[in-house]
Amino acid sequence: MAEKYTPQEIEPRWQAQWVADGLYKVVEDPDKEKFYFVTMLPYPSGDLHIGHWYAMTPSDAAARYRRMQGYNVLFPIGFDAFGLPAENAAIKKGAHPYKWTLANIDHMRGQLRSMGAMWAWDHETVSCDPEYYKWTQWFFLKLYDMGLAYKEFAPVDWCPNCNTTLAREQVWGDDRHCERCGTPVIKKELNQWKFRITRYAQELLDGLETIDWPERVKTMQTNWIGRSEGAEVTFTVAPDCLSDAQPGEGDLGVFTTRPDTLWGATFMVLAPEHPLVSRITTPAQQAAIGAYVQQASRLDEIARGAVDKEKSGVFTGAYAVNPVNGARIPIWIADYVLMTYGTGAIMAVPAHDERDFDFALKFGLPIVPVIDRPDGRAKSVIWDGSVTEGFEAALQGAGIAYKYLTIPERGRFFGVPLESDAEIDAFTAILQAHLRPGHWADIVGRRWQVVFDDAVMTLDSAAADEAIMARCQAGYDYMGQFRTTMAMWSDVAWYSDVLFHHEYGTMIHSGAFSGTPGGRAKADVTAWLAQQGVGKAAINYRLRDWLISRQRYWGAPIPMIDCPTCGTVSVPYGDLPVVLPEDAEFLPTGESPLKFHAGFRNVTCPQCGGDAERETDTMDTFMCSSWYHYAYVTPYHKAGQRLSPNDTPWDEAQGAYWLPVDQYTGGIEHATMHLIYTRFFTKAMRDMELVPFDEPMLRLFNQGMILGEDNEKMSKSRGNVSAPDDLVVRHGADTIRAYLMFIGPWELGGPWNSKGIEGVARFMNDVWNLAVDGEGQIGNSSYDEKAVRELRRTAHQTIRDVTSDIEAFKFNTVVAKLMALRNALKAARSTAIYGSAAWDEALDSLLLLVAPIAPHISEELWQRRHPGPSVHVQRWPAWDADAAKEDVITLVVQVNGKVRGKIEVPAGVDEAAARELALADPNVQRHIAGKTVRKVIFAGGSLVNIVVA
RNA sequence: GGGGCGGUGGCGGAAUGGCAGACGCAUCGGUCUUAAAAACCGAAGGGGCAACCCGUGUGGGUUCGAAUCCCACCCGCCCUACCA
Repeated sequence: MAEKYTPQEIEPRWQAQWVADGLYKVVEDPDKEKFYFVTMLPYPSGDLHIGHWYAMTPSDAAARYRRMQGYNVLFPIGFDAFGLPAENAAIKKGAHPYKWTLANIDHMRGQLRSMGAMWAWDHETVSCDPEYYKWTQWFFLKLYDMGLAYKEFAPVDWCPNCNTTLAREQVWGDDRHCERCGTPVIKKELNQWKFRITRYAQELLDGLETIDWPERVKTMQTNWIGRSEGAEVTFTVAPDCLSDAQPGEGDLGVFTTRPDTLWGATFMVLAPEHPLVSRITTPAQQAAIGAYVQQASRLDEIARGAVDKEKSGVFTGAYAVNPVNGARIPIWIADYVLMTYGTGAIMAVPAHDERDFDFALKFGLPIVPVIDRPDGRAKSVIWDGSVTEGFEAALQGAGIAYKYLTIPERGRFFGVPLESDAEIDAFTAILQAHLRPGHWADIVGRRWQVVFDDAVMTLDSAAADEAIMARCQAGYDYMGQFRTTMAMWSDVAWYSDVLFHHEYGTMIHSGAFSGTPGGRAKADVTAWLAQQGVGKAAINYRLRDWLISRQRYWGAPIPMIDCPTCGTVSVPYGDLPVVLPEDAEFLPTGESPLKFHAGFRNVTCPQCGGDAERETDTMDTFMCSSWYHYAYVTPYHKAGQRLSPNDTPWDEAQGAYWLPVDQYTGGIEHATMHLIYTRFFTKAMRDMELVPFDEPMLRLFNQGMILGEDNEKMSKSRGNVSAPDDLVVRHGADTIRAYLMFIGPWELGGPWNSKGIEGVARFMNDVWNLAVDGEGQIGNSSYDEKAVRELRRTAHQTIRDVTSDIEAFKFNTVVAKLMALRNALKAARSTAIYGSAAWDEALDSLLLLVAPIAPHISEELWQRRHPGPSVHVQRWPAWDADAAKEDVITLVVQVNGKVRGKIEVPAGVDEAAARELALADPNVQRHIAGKTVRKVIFAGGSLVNIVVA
């Protein structure tokens, strides 16, 4: 009986041996091409999850493959060790965050080692080590010196459970809850440190084109940065509404993406927090405005998320002047205008902006269309009592289609859809000829006219709106309920699809610009605004500055000091790190212990020597992870030494060799957080002249998520968690690794299946038995050239296919193809090929190709066959194109696209021969009998399609 | 509302213009066994004795040929959301 495969024995033995041999020691070697491979570092929660295996072991396989290809590979690991869970554990269990974290890291190191990954442990970094966060603080000072860090008193999102502020991207969902604990956030006004990431908005956008990242991430970042092009236009508060104004004080700048709609701006809306609100509100509106502003701020505190919320707002009593036509327009406040975007004020163009349209209808504000409908559609509704006999016949005579509409209690109407200018002209003429005195009908969608028996009025201004309504209300009491012409029209359900649009189109009702085609309108108006000195082209970004202050203990202290004499003063570089005091008290009040720690808080001002106070906020942990892939290069560089602004956080020779990251892998959930911050960091580092490149990671791959057997996210509460430690005991790390890679495309993730892993376990057993079992074989078949060639072909095709698949991170098909090679070897084992040169070649190839996937079994078997250097330093096998080539192929014969025959032919058969063979096939003959062959297609060297009719 | 990804046997999935279902799981039959498990060998998309027919969410289109390309729709998941 042959020796059994026992991963439980083999795996720890090799893991220890590799450490002893220094197999994964990394040394810079200028003669070798480097490959810097990083997988996102774990948070030391205390227990390794199968998700970590899913993220890390395929990365390890890819890194090992690079190494076997001859690259000098750096594949480091570290811990993102600051963060709330440690502090919460401290409050709950009394364990100090530092001890708690280090104990977790210690446990996790062991778990990580059980993966058998080729981590460069010499390069490990732990972000909560003072020698690490010394540099995190150094970066803060550098950013501060560059004017990229600033302190601002502003409303921020606050998690009442975690007792800290959150960055915008850490607030999730419709109910705006905390990313970490799920508690809905509230608004708080606090003095906070921020980084000017917005200064790099355009570069962050442009840089995306230079990196090989998934389109999905690029799209998410593009949307998050949210560039929009338009113009800044200066409206002014009407002089009588801001009596004591200094010059320029009444200027009310707005950002708009649609300067071509300026003539349709019939009112303005300010954010409730806008500084001008209190200045311009008239005494009569004071009470209402005050109440609304207060309600708006409270609403922020409770829940801002109300989707599809009814529009609300209050008139300030003040007016502004529209710079393009001098129109006097009312200024309102409303919470749909955000203080944090653009200028906190908008010009409202209700005819072409849906939010403004809703608002105007609700509050009776005039709506004036200023962009023609590109589709040319218009509609008219005429009460049959408004027109004289013969109207209907005239419509028919002119070939104008119409239908009858019945409006309850108002009788019968003609509904006339109008599709062209000519039709509208003809229709207007007929209408005018048939309208009874005192009656009217309207044309909406285009033209925007009300045709009276004696006049035509056009809705081309707020004044016209008033005039039209005056006349309609005078003519018909029913219209008294409507405040604007558009409100009157919107009462007619049949009009609903032509009243509003936001397309670009020919400008109308816009003074001298009327008639400007949509393609030019925006540019033309912008140029004119600049020339008039009332506006200019402008670009706005949705991206906000990065809020990094956290009101918690367990983070890197912000190295700043507040001095009553000198103001905000930075800690001198040479004094870093600002160390977290170990004797802090963790109380369940939620307040940061640093706030109450006198020894930490009270300092001497480095500038004047007087008493001063230390900043007690710590930094967002994304700050630590923004530069950890630089820290790996030389862990804890200059440990124990004083720093200066001219330092480099890593050994410069090492940095020059390894940087930047060639391949990065990790989850998609960081698309608009870590992955944007670290790009910002690198661009700032380039401006500090620390690095000569613009992007931190050249290639990125996002793996999917491993789910529970029930296809749901794994969670303890669902009880669907697969614990990796148990799995290692049962199956061994190699089997888990291979199974996780086999389960499906890496980027998609998928459900764990405890049955499915059996197939991979059998594979490992088979590989083992193929190499170890001395019994199979021989039989009495004679040595067969053809069978040898076939085994070699399979082996070389496998090398070829596995190489291209591993290159593309298609691990699932890599494993499938290795299984197929296993099948071929199993079949060959009971033939005379067993033990031949071809057999040895195929088996060695299998072991080499398996090595990145299953490092232990491949090493054990390789050493048994070839005692000496590790399988992991062997050269990745090359395929022989000749050996891989098929010599017989199946010629598929189709008749009219359906398969009617398959013929074995020599590979490389020419068209004439293929055609002849195909047509001679008896079944094919049967299908073309009695029909005319129209065409014969020969494709791909292996398919003939005979087209008959 | 906007954007993205996806829909293929009982299941995970392969095939990105040329034999649909590679590889594996589960299933069924067989060998071994007192028996079962394991292991090994074999079968297998559905229908039909067969020739064949039908099959990649639905409907159309392009093509000699479509899971694959185009159009419309349905369903699922993810991201985003009053961004002017």
